[in-house]
Amino acid sequence: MKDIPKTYEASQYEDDIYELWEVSGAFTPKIDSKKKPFTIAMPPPNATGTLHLGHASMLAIEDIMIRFKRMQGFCALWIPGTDHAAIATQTKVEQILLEQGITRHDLGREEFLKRVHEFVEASRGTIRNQIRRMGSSCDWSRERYTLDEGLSRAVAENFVKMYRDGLIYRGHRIVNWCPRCSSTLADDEVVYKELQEKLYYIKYGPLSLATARPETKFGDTAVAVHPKDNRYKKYIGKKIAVTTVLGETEMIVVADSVVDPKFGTGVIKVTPAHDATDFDIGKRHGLEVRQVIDENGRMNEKAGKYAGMTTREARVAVVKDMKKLGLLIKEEDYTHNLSLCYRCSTPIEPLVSLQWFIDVNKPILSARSIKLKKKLSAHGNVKKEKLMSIKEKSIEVIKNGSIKIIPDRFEKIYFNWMENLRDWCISRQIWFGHRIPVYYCLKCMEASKEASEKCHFGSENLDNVVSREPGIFVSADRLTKCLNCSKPLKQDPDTLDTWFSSGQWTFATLGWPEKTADLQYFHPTSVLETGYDILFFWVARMIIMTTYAMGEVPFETVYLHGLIRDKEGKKMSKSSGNGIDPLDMIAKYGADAVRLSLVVGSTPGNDIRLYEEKIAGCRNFINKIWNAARFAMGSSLSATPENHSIFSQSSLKTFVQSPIEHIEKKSKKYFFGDDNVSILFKHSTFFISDNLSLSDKWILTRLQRLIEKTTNDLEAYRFSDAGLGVYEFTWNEFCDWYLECSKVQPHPQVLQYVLMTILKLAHPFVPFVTEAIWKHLCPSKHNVSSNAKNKAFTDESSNNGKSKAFATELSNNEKSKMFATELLNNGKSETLSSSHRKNQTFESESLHQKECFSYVPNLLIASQWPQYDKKLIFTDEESDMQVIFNVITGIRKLRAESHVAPHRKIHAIISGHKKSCESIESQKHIIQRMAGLERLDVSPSSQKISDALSLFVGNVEVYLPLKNMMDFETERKRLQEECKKIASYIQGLETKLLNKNFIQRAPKNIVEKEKEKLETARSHLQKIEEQVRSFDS
RNA sequence: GGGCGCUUAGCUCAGUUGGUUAGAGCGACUGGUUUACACCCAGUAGGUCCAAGGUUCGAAUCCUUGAGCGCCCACCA
Repeated sequence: MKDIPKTYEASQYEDDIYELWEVSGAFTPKIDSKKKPFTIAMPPPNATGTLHLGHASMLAIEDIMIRFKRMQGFCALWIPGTDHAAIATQTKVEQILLEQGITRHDLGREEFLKRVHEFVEASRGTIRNQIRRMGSSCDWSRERYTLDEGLSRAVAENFVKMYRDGLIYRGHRIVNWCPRCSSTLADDEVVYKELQEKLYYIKYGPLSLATARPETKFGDTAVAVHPKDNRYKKYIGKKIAVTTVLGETEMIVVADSVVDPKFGTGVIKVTPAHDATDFDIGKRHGLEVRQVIDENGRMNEKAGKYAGMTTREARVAVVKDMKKLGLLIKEEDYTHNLSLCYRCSTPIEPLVSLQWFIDVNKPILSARSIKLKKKLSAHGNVKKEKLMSIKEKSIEVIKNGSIKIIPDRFEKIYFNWMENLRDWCISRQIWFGHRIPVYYCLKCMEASKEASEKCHFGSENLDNVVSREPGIFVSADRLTKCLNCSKPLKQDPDTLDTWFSSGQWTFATLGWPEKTADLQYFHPTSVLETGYDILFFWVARMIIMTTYAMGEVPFETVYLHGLIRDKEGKKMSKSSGNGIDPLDMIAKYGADAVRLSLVVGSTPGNDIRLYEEKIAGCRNFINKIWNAARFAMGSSLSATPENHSIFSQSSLKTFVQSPIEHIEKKSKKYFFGDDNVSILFKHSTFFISDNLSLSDKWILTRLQRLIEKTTNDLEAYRFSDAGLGVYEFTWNEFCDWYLECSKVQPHPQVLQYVLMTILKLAHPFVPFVTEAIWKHLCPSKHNVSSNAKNKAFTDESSNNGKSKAFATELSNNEKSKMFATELLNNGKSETLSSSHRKNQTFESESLHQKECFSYVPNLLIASQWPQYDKKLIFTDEESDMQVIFNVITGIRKLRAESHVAPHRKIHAIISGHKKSCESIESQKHIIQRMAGLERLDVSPSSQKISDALSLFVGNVEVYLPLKNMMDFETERKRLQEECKKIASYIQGLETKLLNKNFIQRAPKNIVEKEKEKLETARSHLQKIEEQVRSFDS
């Protein structure tokens, strides 16, 4: 046992333990109708991404929840996956191509997509392995990818469904156009940047107006003023003659209340084709939409001689020409927000184009209301249910509590966003993604235009094909020929917004549109855990898509974590060089330390600051547990270690008694956990009947309280509190006090029980180290791992470090070889790795068939969460022990203050109430050892010892006769200081208690408490004063 | 312009529904290495809880106002 290394080297255990978990089948829950499901759909990282701290924090928190629920006996499922991240990925590949001087258009759609897919395949393994390294206990057998076959099917089906319900339409709208990406962007994909620019005051016939974009004036089709602006009332509805750089023209003046009379001259030019506000004005007044900028951000032929220039160039030219013609009145500096593409920071060009939209305001019959209606009509009770739009529905599910957002302040933010939501543009002009399942027959479309006859397709719904407009077919199945004229069809070239597909993540990953057992059992998911920065991007879209498609909520609780910042509170980024790479940290401190550092000190919705010292601190804690366990396992607790070492064969035998097997067979409940300890506790009064010392009862009581607190905290999503609680208990109570006590007064069974319970409580937070220790405590016979790996685990306790190191090296080598091959081949030929992976899947699947947990070989991951046990609460002993600790601390303090050499053994005399003296007497050896006493006399009768240091703890008096080495003056001063402090404290209490209002209005128990406080303080004071007087005599 | 969050020890943060002589970790200082652990142990110092009002017997905690910092939404032609 002594061969267990002194420090826990995380890197030597983590990979092997992870593999053991994975192969054991513990990650893969089997549907069990007797158990409650607990499901989390992992927010899918980008398939081409690498792990950053945001992911790390998400994985840590979700894994805590999953492990906790799994141990509690839930059927806990955590579905991992990756996102194709359409624009991000396409941009990345385009950049790589650009380095070779190729554009996507050079390659053509098909070839380009091939390259993208190759790129994704090659890099997808990276993020997968990084997720593993965090210790994430997710079910890899159910892993999904937003672009895999099943999800693509779901996306297409849902599109068709929405189109059939009239929610999806095609129309000309003004959109945010990124000239570089050549694509539309959703409103929230636009970012704003403050910029210094010029505001130009220009002449517009009889009027003058201010504009920042003079180059768009060729697209002007009106001038607008505020309807109540008296200055311009006479022009409203009239046409005015305007001189422009391209000659004379006429312009109508309209009145619209969006115009701010205070800004500029109170007159604006209306350019419906190139400004969202103007587009709306144009719509209200039936203005012409005249496009003058093309999709590449250049002026088109309508701009006359400026055609072909970029908008920037045109602006300069136009201003110059206006000056010449005397049309420019003045220029003003001003700052405004320029809209930019959130991906490439290119300025956005608002353009009008033909796009697909989701109507968010159209009332629909949701699946649920349809079901409800059927039910009601069956009862002859047809009541018209209010039809809700998807927007209203999405608001309702939060309002009625079907979904709870933590912290709840985000609910308000959500409402605000949802209420202002405009129709959602879902088409993107990029190639990578889910292609829109719409097929056009150009001939029929053309024909219908010419004939302008009523479309004979009507709204006929063919088998899985919907057609509402001539020549347009919407279908989830690939169509090639027109159903009307049999001419070849052309599929819409656009793809869908990536959030359209990720909005379906919770149910599509479980098999929708098939009615799979998984879908029925695991959906709605329990918790969605993600960063608050994607509340709108993703969370809101999931609510929209799921309430619509499924008629149920996607999740019951949304837990939002904060963003990770550096010590100064700055955002971490590659450019500012303040980023911490979680993988570096894992290599240096271990995954457990990284996980813990991300959880401790974090509260939902608030950003947390992370820095290396914090991670190091967490690593120290992990090492502390390791050593506590090492002590418990290996220390010779008495002269004959074999008898007392709690994990020696003999004691284990007595500990693990035969009833266990019996219980296991008899009660199915226990198949989940293999842990003998809690079973024993449930079914015997083992400890209680045994001789428990005061410290045993104390630690057992404290432990019960910890179990209760940790469970409550975890259930209330207070992860930081839960983690800190375990941290503090382990370090400050178990290690600092109980382990020290057990050096004097060993009780192996209690020690083991407490240690094992700590391991369980800590496991969700620091799974690796706890599992590694558990392996030592409950060595397994049915290890499913390969021999080499097995060796790495079991040998370390039995032999010297060398053989262990060798074994680990072996397994690491084996693995690194495989990963190296994978990396070298860059995913092209993945014979080795994929066959390896397949074997694993096969193994775990075969385990999955059986009662998976009965196969889990004594793994902590599958053990049962500790139960709070009232029988193990000893209130009196808890406070008695506390007095003893106070005595020890007090003596230590006196020694330190009086500079008593640490080695010097001293004498102490304790007196006080009979009961206290009894318990002190019983713990005499502990006090002696921990306070460094040579001799300790305890007597109930109070005795004055004048030439001694004194200490008063509750009703206990402690004297340290140090005649020859104490400085009476110093001691007198110390005591007098103490008196002053207490006196002022007493005074405070007295005024409080003399206050009639307090006595009358405060609750009785509070008043009682205050009275008690006063009493003890008074007796304290009295005793100290006596002691001071004794110096004088 | 609208909204939200934060402000507690030198630093990073806890402080649940008002009742503690306001806590922890790191850092600092003093000492130690005692049959687990220097990734350790024992002890010390350090706070007008951002400010000003208010509610209350009682406020770090609730209300109002203000200041500083940070964030989100809308968007100015």
